[in-house]
Amino acid sequence: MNDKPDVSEETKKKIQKVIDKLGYNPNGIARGLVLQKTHTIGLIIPDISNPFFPEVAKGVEDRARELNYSVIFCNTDNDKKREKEAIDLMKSKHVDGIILSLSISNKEEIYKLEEKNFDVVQIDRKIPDSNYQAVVIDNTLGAYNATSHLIELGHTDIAHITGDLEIQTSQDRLEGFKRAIGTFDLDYKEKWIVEGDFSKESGYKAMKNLLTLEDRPKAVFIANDLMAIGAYEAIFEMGLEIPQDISVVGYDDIEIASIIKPGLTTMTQPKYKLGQAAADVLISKIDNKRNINDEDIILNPKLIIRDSTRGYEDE
Amino acid sequence: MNDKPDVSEETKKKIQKVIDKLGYNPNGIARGLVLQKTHTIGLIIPDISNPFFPEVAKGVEDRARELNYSVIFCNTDNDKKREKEAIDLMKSKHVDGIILSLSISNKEEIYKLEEKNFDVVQIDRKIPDSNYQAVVIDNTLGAYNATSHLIELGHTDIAHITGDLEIQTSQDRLEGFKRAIGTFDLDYKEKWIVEGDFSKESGYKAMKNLLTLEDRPKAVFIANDLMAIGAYEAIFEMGLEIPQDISVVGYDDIEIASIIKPGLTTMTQPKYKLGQAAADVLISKIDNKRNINDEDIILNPKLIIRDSTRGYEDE
DNA sequence: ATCGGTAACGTTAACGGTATCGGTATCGTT
DNA sequence: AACGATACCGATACCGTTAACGTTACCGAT
Repeated sequence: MNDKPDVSEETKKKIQKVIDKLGYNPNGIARGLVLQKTHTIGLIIPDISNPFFPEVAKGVEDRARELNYSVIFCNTDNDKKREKEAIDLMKSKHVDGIILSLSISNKEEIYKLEEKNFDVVQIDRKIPDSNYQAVVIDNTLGAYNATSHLIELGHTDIAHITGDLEIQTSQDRLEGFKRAIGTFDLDYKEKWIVEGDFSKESGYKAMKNLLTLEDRPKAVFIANDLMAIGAYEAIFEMGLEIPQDISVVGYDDIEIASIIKPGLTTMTQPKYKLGQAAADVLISKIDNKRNINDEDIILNPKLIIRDSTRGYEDE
Repeated sequence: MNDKPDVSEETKKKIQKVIDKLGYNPNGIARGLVLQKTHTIGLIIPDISNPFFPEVAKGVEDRARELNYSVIFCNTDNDKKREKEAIDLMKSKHVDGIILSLSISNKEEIYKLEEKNFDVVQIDRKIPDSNYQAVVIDNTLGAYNATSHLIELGHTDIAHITGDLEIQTSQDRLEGFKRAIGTFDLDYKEKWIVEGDFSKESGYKAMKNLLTLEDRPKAVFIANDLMAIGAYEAIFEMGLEIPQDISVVGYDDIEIASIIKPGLTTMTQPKYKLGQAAADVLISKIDNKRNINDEDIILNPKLIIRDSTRGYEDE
């Protein structure tokens, strides 16, 4: 008997004794079958070896465990077929809900889930027009704040190295950059926006590019830290110094950012919290079907100021 | 009917049609109940946010999926209680087998599993005296090879910065270092072995320590890359150059190792392969109860030569 | 026409729990 | 002594699937 009100404390103890003696483990499968509830959630993410996701997964698992759920996980490598397979797997395993990060091109799967009335929370990426609640980090705001930091230091000549513009994240960060430039009424120079692809090499090239302009920028916001590392090399190679000659802000706060010299000012993302929040939302949806609040949850990245930024006027 | 021999192709097709039409998903739970088989394996690791494990997890998941298994995962944070809980969870979920990385102090749990005849493979760490097969990376060999690399370059004055010696890994790497020194009949100086704790700061301190000796070493093997980064700082601070004045070999091949200047020579660990091998071994054990080969699988780390090492005689 | 073999069909019993219901024993209350 | 409340006990149905078995239908070969 599972905590029913009409069982006395005494017999509970007696029963517990017998349980211990026989080493009885309840069979979760049989339970799941009759209760139509597995106390399991699915976690479908693109790639656990991408440094963004382990923390997220940890947040999900920790919170799920606290709430008495376990998690079964799948990598999809952004492959549409594998995404579908992962979802089918979750269906056949009868998980109680799914935390999902789908590639944008795979809307159908989300629609199918909606039809079946599956409990789903989207994480990190939200498929436009889907009705499922999403838990995301505000890339636009992050980029806005990163850029504002440079502006507040007195900079006016600010460049931006973007990520691969096919990817929504890059678009959002570009948008945030533009918005900050606009808000503060600064000069907007198209040639100071250079596209990279998130790789270190592309950061190097883009920076080289910027530094060979006759009117070169005095500050740069770079869409991720890896490109910023590449940019560092380009800057040093030209005999320039950070932050004396040029201020640099990155994005992601990867491990190297605090190790490299000078320490890289960057935006850190609340990855663990993202996972926690997603688990929270999903499980409260499962346990308590009325959706108290089905608005998207938007977490804010945080600026980490290190030594790669400095005011333009400072000495 | 699941691929039984006495069903004709024709009816199979007919059935498939009906399946598609009704959108039927077989209920894995009911199946698991009657077949006593869940096609699920458990993955219990200390911490997915430790950069070592995501690749391992990916290897496990990829291979498991290829072999038609899914994986349910738990972090334990090296906490004995959570390890026990994770194992109980796996039992109640009736997974077909477990890939396990336990803290050394938690032997009992392994013994309990052995009693119950559970299918288990240990990964990364092997509990001494346990009968379960393990899939591990040979730390002693790695350290031996790292040190040999320095010796083969002509170095004779070689120091070692260890990790936290409470941890088996550190002991193994120290052992490999000593063995290499012994094999090549070099001078063995106790004071050239300094204990760190795997942190960057401890690497810095230990290196400072070594560099202030009157007979300072010309090469150093450091038990992990993070400490090596700290050591770099100490070396630069003393006005010395790598590798001209001192050669450095690290261990782990973290991302920074290839980014830092000069590129750090280090040992890389076959993490993905480790996960794959563990899944392979476990699932073949499950599917085919006769243990064809129940010896431990020992994978070899690989030396990555970059720019932080050079021969002693080289100009 | 008869026979044997093969494939499809239908039924039933498990798998290991939970929920529900009726029955019974025990207690305190009036 | 009769009553109600409370706690325990036992029986039974059910969750969705597979295995096993018996039956029936159909086909080609003798």
